[in-house]
Amino acid sequence: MESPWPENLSSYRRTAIQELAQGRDFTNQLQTLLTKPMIPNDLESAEDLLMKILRSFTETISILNSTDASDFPAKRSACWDCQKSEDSGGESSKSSTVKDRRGSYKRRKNSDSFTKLTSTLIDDGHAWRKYGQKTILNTVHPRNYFRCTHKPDQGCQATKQVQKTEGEPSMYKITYNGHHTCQSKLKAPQIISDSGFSPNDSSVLFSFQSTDNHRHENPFLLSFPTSIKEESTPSDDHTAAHNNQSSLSSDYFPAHNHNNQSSLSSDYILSHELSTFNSYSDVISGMNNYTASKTESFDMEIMSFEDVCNFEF
DNA sequence: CCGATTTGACCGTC
DNA sequence: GACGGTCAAATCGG
Repeated sequence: MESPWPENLSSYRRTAIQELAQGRDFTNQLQTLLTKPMIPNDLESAEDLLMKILRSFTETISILNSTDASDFPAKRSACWDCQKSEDSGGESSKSSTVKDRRGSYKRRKNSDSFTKLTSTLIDDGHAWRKYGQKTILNTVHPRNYFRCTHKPDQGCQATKQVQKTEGEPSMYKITYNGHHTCQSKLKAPQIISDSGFSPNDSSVLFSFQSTDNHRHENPFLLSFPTSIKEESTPSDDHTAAHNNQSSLSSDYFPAHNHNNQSSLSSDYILSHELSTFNSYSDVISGMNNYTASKTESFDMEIMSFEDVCNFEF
């Protein structure tokens, strides 16, 4: 619908702006750090800042994805109990045995999701709880289903699916759905490795997806400087690690109805700015080998932050 | 004892 | 009817 934005939209965007402003500050700090000779402690600080920046991207994009797709929390059932009552209570004709509630769900056709292909399992600080495992047709490894630990107490709707890919044994396809609305205390994102410190191996492939009618993936590659943490490493068929990661946007253009093609919508411009961040992601994450030219690119990234922060929402 | 995981059942979507 | 996402009882484990 072309109806005006809901009343609470502005607060969502305000949150997005705050996230971006925070990311800009972190980037400034990182730039300062990188423009002077580094001491060992600086590397830790830089990695910490990097993770904060990446988290800023992730949260912002998640927020904007959910709003731009005109798929507001109320609609995407921010209230889990509401959804349940809708689903099962709406047509209460069926017998009300406990068993009847099992499996009653709605597929998230309208929720935005993104897929990440990674060789390492990364803990982003969010607490995940496994709620299912399923053998998928024509795949060797089962798919594992996780939801946010805070779903019962805070109604957080974030879920993810983890599936080990065939062929390369160390690649995992992780699909995220929804974004965290919980107030969980975040740990620093950490890469989980079962093979020790190997910065160059930890390549991560992201692709964002709007699951309306268009299904397109826009992958880009980035490699992480790493701080390795050992955590319940998944066995072959049990990718049950609490893993996740801050992520950056690719072109994320919500595939909702674009009726006005004549002028660039604010959403389009904003999306473009966000996609611009992608081109800097490798610069950020490649800071282990940072060079003067790379620190120059930080200026551009900060400019991009400025553009979005000053954007008229 | 309590929270997390496992796993078969259930059911919406294709 | 097959597939895949979710539920929830049973089980595990700290």
